[in-house]
Amino acid sequence: MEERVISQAVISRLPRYFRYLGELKDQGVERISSQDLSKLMKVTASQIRQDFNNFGGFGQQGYGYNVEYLYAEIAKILGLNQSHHLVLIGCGNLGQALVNYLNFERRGFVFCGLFDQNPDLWGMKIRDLEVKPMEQLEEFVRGNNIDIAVLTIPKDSAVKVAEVLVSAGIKAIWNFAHVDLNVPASIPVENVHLTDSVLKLSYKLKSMNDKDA
Amino acid sequence: MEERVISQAVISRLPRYFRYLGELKDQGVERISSQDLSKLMKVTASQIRQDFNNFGGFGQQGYGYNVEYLYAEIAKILGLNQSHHLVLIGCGNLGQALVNYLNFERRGFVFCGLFDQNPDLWGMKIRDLEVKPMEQLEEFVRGNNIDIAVLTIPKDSAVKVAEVLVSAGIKAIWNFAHVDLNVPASIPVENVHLTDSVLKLSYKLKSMNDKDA
DNA sequence: TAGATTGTTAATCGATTAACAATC
DNA sequence: TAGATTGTTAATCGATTAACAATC
Repeated sequence: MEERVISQAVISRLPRYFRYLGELKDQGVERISSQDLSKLMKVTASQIRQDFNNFGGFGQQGYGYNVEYLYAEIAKILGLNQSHHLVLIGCGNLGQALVNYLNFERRGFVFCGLFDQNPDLWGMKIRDLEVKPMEQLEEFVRGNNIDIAVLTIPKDSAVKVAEVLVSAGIKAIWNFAHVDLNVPASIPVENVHLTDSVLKLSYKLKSMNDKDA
Repeated sequence: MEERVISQAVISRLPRYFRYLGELKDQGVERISSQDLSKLMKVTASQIRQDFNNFGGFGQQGYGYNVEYLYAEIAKILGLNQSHHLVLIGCGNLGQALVNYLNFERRGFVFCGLFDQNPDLWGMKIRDLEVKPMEQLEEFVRGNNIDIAVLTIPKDSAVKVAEVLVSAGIKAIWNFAHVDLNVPASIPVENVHLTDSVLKLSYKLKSMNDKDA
């Protein structure tokens, strides 16, 4: 309904709010003030209130926020009120790890098809799904209402595969390949660049050492 | 030498610069201007020059930047001129994927010890390293000059294990557990929260659909 | 009602972009 | 030298924090 554009910074904080509220809910906490949540999460209460108010007022003056309600609202904001169909492309160690990670399914992210280039893997089963040849990917995406493609293949093939996915009508890409994909702006891409992550850590480690010295 | 504090935003961009410069180097490109690099990377030339100048002047007026030199300088900034010793804690699918990913070793991130709670895995070999019981972790970290601990264990045990690591003198933590660790500010933590990542993607996917509707 | 705490506006802070003098 | 492009200062933009009136 609202056409407001939410900043990237806010979006990045949503999953963390969601996680903390889920934990509070599991602990049976009924309500929480922005101030208490701010202590817990180590961010300012001001930021919390600003963030939530991007999506409308979820709180009540003098009371705070109802944990269960706020949790449910954030779930809706994140699109978790509907399930998503995924395909995995690249069934190596990392790909298998993702398929076997049950928490995704718990949130409604369901793997429907697994694909690999390597004939040795064809027919192999990961959690009841058979690995299929890459040649069948395009048709599968077209025919099975797939939302998200998970790219866990080497960078050399990733760009080409992404193009295939786009032409097959994929709606979003979760990219673990260490390369920037070139897809239309209407198709969101979320990158997980593990190498970048460890390099950042290396930088921080080094600058800590420099301080000490 | 410089005591300047570099902003988080700049640090986050360094690995991406490093990746692009590496590719240019491999392609045999000798020099590049901030403008050409900006087109390639889809950021402003201004930002590129500002970013590099946080660390000193690497370019030359009228010429641009020497690719090989700049690449080497960024490697140094990232701390890649020295190798790092890692331990893996949690030898499930994801942990195995990381150990088997050869590019880390190529950059000097060397796994030296693998640990797991599960007795069934003890003695199992991943790339010539034997999985050891968790009980041996603390002593191993103390005795083997370990820099970075990689946490690929469920969130319930992660906080406690992190405390053990801290008392054993770990220098940095690469955390894949879906929980915020509580360690001293002097020990950098880099989080890879895959669930957060897929939720962000879900949000973007949803807001795309809203736009279309 | 009085106290608490939100929603929201205003102030501050920081990051990005623009502009241009310095200089290769 | 003239042209190109950096390094750096100034201007703009956006995000965070502070403050407080609204209100439960």
